[in-house]
Amino acid sequence: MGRPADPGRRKRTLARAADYVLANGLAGLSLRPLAAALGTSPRMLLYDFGSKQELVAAVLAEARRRGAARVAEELLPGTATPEERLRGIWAWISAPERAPYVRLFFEVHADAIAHPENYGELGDVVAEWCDTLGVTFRDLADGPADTVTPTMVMALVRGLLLDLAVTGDRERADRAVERFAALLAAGGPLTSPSAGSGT
Amino acid sequence: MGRPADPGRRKRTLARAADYVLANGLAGLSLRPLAAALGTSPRMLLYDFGSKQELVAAVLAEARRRGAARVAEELLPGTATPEERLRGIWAWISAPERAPYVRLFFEVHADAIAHPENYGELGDVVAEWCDTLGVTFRDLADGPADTVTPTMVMALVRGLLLDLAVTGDRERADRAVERFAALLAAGGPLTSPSAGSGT
DNA sequence: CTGTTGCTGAAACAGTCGTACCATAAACCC
DNA sequence: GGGTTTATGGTACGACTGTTTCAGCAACAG
Repeated sequence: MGRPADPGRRKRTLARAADYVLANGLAGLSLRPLAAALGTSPRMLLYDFGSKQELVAAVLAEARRRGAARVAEELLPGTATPEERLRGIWAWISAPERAPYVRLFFEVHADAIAHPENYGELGDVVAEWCDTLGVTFRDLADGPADTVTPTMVMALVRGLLLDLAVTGDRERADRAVERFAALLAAGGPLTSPSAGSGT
Repeated sequence: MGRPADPGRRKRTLARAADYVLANGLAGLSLRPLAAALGTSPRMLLYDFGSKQELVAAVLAEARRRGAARVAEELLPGTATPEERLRGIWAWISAPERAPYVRLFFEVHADAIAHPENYGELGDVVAEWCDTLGVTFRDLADGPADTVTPTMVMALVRGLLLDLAVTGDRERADRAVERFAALLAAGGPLTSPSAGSGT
């Protein structure tokens, strides 16, 4: 046997690469500037990750891992009213600390729309979020298998996140959440929701 | 005087370039493939547009022009109920023919979030849409200067468009619109909306 | 010491990018 | 014909891309 391997190096590089991508975006990502910022070389990046594509995949997985960890903790307790939970979700996801993740989220999804062939998994990710929010908003839903309510809530949150990210107008966004919460409170017990192709 | 100028050429090229970008996306846009697809040369593209950046700006302006024209016609008549108008907007914007514009919309906004320095105007665009929808949903709004209601409606629509574009699950998206319309109908006359720092 | 394995820097490869330069053809006026 | 302006084509430049190749150093075992 020769020199012992160092599996921690790849993990350390991945963490710093994720930081770099979260800060600088995915669009113009290039190996040489990335390596320079990380204090390593393109040679080592390919040595550790095989190719740029695999590196990007690893970075995205890492970013999702970081985000998902907190999501599970912070918004699972479902004791308050739905409006309170909505406010909690919004306050958490719209906080400035989350902005890099939000930016990356939109960047990835926009690219996935333009080139779906490279992203086989993203549809499943949406489904997962539906499940998570479905549990969170169970008392607003039609039943345990209702995906429409979480879809609507998630759509409003994501649409507002896009608005906030583009315009930076936090007050208007906050007030829109507040108005939506008021709507939820008013129409909460679901006054005959199915008006079209029912079920 | 020499040979007469042909101002139509630039316009023709621009129209076809917009088609190309709407079909192929902005991300990997490159002069040589674009010129080849248009039956011209990179030389002429720079001759007509000065630089790639100006070409892209012209293409985006053209795409926005095309979209805005129809928007003004189709959803201005505001005689029906707010829910009917919402359904009309959704049916129009989520139609498959609009998909290329929606894709481009998200691509541009994602890039604008990552590199705001190149897009000084996008915030204004959002403001314009707020005005347009503000008129459309006047009877839902607090007053003529209310931007919160259009912000909320637009956020839901855009969030659902993103969901639809990524997952392709039209039925779930349609039903989410329907549920939101039901919420609007139930809480329509604005039952004391301002619960926080309301004005 | 040699041997073996893991790591890493330097350089080069083939390719694409936006763009600039140079020449020339095309269409007009005189 | 020349003079002048517009419209092209061809080509090359410098910079960048992801990746590969070659070499050599580092750390261990025997």
